[in-house]
This record gives sequence, structure tokens and C-alpha cells, in this order.
Amino acid sequence: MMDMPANSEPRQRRLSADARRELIIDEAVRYFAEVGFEGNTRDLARRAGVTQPLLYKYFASKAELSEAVFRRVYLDRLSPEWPALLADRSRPLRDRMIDFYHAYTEAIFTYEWMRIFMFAGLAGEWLNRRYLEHVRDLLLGPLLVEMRSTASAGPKPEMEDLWNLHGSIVYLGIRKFIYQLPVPDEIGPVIERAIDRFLQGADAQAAGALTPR
Amino acid sequence: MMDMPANSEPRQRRLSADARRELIIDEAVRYFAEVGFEGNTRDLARRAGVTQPLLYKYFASKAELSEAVFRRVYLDRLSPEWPALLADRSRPLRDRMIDFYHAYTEAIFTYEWMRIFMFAGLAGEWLNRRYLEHVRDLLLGPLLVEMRSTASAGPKPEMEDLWNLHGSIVYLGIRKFIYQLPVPDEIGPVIERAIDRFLQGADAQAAGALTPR
DNA sequence: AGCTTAAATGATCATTTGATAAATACAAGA
DNA sequence: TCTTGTATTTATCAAATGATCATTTAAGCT
Repeated sequence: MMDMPANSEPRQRRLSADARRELIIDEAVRYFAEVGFEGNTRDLARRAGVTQPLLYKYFASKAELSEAVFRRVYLDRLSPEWPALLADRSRPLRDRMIDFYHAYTEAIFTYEWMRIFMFAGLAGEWLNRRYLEHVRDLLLGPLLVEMRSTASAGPKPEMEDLWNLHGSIVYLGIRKFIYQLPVPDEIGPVIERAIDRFLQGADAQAAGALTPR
Repeated sequence: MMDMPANSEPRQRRLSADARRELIIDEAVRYFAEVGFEGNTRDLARRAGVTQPLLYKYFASKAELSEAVFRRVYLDRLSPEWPALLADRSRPLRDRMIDFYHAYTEAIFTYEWMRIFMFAGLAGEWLNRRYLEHVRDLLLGPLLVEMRSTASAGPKPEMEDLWNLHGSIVYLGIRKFIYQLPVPDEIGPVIERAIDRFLQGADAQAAGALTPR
């Protein structure tokens, strides 16, 4: 009885260096997303179908491998087109916001991204802060400009109000992937309701309406 | 040059068993909140001002110590009075919600609670799920009843809408204690704005109003 | 087929880490 | 003051873990 690697194939030996490296990063993303960056290199190697010392042929240290995982997970998550999408005044702001948050959640609501982002956040990784500054400056910033330009006379929304909307949507992913609680299969309508409610409420606030009940 | 324990006192030896146990749990809460439950017993012991084997006089294993930390952190966070507060129809729903979320965030927006809750969530701890089920059934549930009873004729809010509000508020604590980003010093007004906006928006949605812009 | 290069493995090291047990020392009771 | 109980420490173990290196083996080339 010989042990076989988890994926049934008789194990493809001697890949090109690049291919092997990619394969290791792939599995490292999955593995670290599950157990966090305290996961050990032996388990990781076993799951990747290689021996543990081989990891050190491709990465000088576990920290360097972790950085490769970061880069893989963070890179190209934020589409450079979103700021323009949000600022395109030829369309109703509501439509732009819905399109944006559909695209945004599509991009980040994955098991790997959500969990690695949270692990990294808890660890105080600077990449997290940079990422969220990017969200604030390049996404919520333009969105704030749009909301203030279309708002009526009263008090205009603040950045903090947009963080509030943002959090209300992101929390869906936290419930699902971090707390592993059930969430609706279709999150599209949930997001649309949240955005509509936010815009309606913001308008009422700008108009200075008293809250009922 | 002798090493002194972090807290300047010449080190109080020979506490009563109960006092020592409490002191260890206190420091363990702080320590694990910082580094997660993968933190090691030697660092913890040093910070608590005791030797590492002493931990094993009070806790059979690290897992048992972790459980004590859980209990300390989770216990008595959810006031049994909140369901009644939310259901008290002698007051406007808005006031009840604002009071509740002030009290709720007062209770959970601490470095220790937020981070240990997140670490535990990532680790798949059943305590997290139980806690959030409690939030849903005993807090958001009653709140949903209230909202539906006062809503106008149109489509009534769903539990998912309340999770949306809840997340928008909790995300404040996540930004502050997990991502360690700046948030307003006074979160009271932010929460009030969020609740007002939510209620206004929910009313508009119930009335079937088209979202502007 | 034989040669060469480097991908991959097996053996192993030094630390770290959870845990145990025997020895010590401090406080309370007689 | 002596005794006794136990809180605390010192010494230590076994397993886990990151990392290294010599050796093996598979693929590409002529």
C-alpha cells in the first residue's frame, strides 16, 4: 500500500520550475486560507503533492512563501476601471453603485480572499491597510463626490456614511466565509436592497426629515 | 541584572490558587487577543509574571486555558435585558434601536473581544456560531417583529435587512480593532445616523418608492 | 544511448513548544 | 518555632517545525 497524493493522478513529477512554483502557491493559498499562516510546511507540502524540502527550493523561507501568497491573493483584485465606472454621470448613480458592488463582491467574496484578508488583518499586515486606503481613496472617495454632487440642500453625506454602506455589504462575506453562517444564495438582490435603502435614507437625511416611529 | 516582570512590582509570589488563576486568564485574554491562539505558553507565562510550567498547575492543557479565555470573553456580553428593551412599544422604535446599539457596541467594541471573536471565527469555533445564533434569535428576531409591525403596507423587511444594518455597525469595530484603521472618536453619532438612514430607507422601500438619481 | 542539468527526495539538524515531575520555598496552623 | 500543605520553580522530555545538504532521478539535448 503506497500513499498516493490526494489528487488521484499518479503524480506528475519533474515539472518546470515555474509550473511547480505556481502549483505550490496555488495550494498554499488554499491551505493558508483554511488554517492561517501558522499552518506548517509539512502539511502544505503533502497537500501540494511534494516533499517539504522542495518548498525551500522555490522559497527561501516560509515568510517568503507567505508573501507570494499575499501577492497572489491581493493582486488584480481591484479593477482599475471601477473609479471611472463610479464617476460616469451619464448613468444614474444608483445603477453605478449597484454595478460596482456586484463587481466588487464578485471579486472578493471567495473563501480564499476573505479569510486570508482577515488573517492578514489580524496579523497587522501593512498590505491590508494599503488595500483599505486604496478602497477609501479610489473607490469610496469618488463615490462620495458623486453623492455630494447629487444631494439636495441639507447636510451632505460623509466618508463615514460610505464606510457604513461598505461594511453593511462586506459583512455578508464575513458571515459566510469567516463565521461560516448561511447567507442567501443570491446576494445580488440583497445588495440592491441595501444600496436602495442607503440612497433613500441618505436623501431623507439630506432633506432633514425626522425619523418616524 | 535580573529580569523583572513587566509590571514593575517586585512580583507578588504565592497568590491564592483562585487569584493566580484569574490573573493568568486575564493576561491570556490580552495575549491571545494580540497574537491569536497559536501564541505560545512561554511568552504568555512571561507576560503573566509566572513560569511556564505553572500554567499547567491551573490548566490541564493549552486548549483548556483557551476555553477559559473564551468563557471569560463571551460570558455576560449579551445583556438579558436587551430583548425586552427592543420590544418595549411604549417608546419609539428608533429610540429603542439607538439605545440597543449603543449598549451593544459598548459591550463588544473592545480590543480583546473583537479580536478573540474574529480569531475564534476563523478557527471555526462553535461558540461563535452559537453567539451569532443568539444575536439572530434573541436580538434581531424581536427587532424584526417590531419593524414589521410598524411598517406600512408594502413589502416588509426581512431578517437579511437587519443583518445588513447589524453589519454596517459592527464593521466599525472591525475597522478599528481588526484592521486597526482610524475611526471617529465618537461613534455614537455615526450609529445614530446609520439607524436613522436605515429606518428612513426601509420606510421608503416599504412605501415602494423608486430610488432616485 | 549516453551525457548533462536541475528537479525532487531522504536524512538530518537546531529550535521551538506543549507538557511532566521532582525539588524548592513560602505562608499558615499547631 | 517547628511542621505541613501547596504554590512555584528548575530541569527535562518528546514531538513538531523551519531549514539545510548530499544524493538520486527524471527530462532534454546531441
